Amino acid sequence: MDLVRRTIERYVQLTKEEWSFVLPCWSPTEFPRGSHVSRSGAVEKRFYIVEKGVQRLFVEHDGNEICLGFSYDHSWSGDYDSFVRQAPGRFNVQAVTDSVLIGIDHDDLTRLYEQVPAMERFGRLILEELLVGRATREIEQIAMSAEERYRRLVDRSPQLLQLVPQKDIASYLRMTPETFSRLRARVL
Amino acid sequence: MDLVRRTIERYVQLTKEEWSFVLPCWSPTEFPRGSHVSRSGAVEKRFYIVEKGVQRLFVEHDGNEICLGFSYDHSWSGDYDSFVRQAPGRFNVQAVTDSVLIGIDHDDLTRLYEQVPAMERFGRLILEELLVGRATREIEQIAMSAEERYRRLVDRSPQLLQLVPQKDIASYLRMTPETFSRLRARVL
DNA sequence: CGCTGTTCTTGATCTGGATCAAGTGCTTCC
DNA sequence: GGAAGCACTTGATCCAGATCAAGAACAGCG
Repeated sequence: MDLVRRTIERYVQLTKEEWSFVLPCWSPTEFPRGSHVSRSGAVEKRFYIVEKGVQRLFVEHDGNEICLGFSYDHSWSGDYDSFVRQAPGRFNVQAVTDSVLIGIDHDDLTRLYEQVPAMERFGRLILEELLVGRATREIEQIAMSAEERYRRLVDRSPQLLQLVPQKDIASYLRMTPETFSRLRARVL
Repeated sequence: MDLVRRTIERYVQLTKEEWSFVLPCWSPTEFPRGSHVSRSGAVEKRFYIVEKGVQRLFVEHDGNEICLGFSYDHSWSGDYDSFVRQAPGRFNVQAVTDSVLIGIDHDDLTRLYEQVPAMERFGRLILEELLVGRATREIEQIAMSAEERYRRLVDRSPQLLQLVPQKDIASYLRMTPETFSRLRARVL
């Protein structure tokens, strides 16, 4: 619960009474390694803060899985696209390591938006952050070579390379595992 | 001004008094064909609704321009990434045809967020829409072939093909103008 | 008008990364 | 502990799309 409080406080300040509305809406769920947090085709009912573990976001295509990103640390997790639309999702989220996620129900969040004006702002600020993140990723995808993107990943999140299979990293960098393997051999 | 009112009403209802705060913050600007709405490196001060014209969003890379999207009709225009961060932008927005954009200053919008709670919600809802749009584009980029993406573009926005140079469309579809030309000849 | 620069087309090559294939560990779990 | 199944590496081909090149159509403008 402390994590929820600290996370929300990064964006807005709430009164004691407001906290008493907000905090009870959040609760932890365990996702063992390999289990799905969100499955494409299903409507995402909850949205999560990562307490522990790494999750990968991917889409299926021709029987391949293409990885769009990872969640870990105390960042956000879940299929926000489906959560916002409350329509069947197009993404999958899967626990890559044993994970604990602290989630809130869509209905509860909607109610909080009504009850607590500061939460409406919280929602806006998170979305701004998510959007800026996407823009950054889009730029990187275009303006950096595979090798640069690899170096940057090593640089920013070295722990990922230990925790996540190389084929997922390869997919995230938009190349085959073979090409990724050769790149590593070449670059060291 | 009517366009502003109708656009905002798609998201939230305001009282007469609230409108009197909100509407005066918006004002139109003309952008002749070829002029820049936003330039990478500059901080985006305004955000716009398209009253008239088509604009393209692109990044520069190695002297090439890579097109990420178009704004037209009554959609949003401007570099939202820079606008949100109030930091130097990484994108360019340029008028492809003579354009009239109705904009709001960052400072005014921030003030409205304080004064008018419904506007905070408006901000959140727009962001949700933008984020869903990005997710959709990301999926399309991955799961559809160049030809499918072309067909879909023809299908959804045939007018773009008339208004925008083919090299920009090609760039948007992530191919060279030569490849795009051959695709058109083949597909009809 | 006719000149100039740009966009679009078409053809001939080239190449980075994908695909196919085979072999080598590592886990994992009866 | 041994077998099965993954994940990873390394090598040999292959190909979609990029690049290079050159001409045609067209728009803008002095």
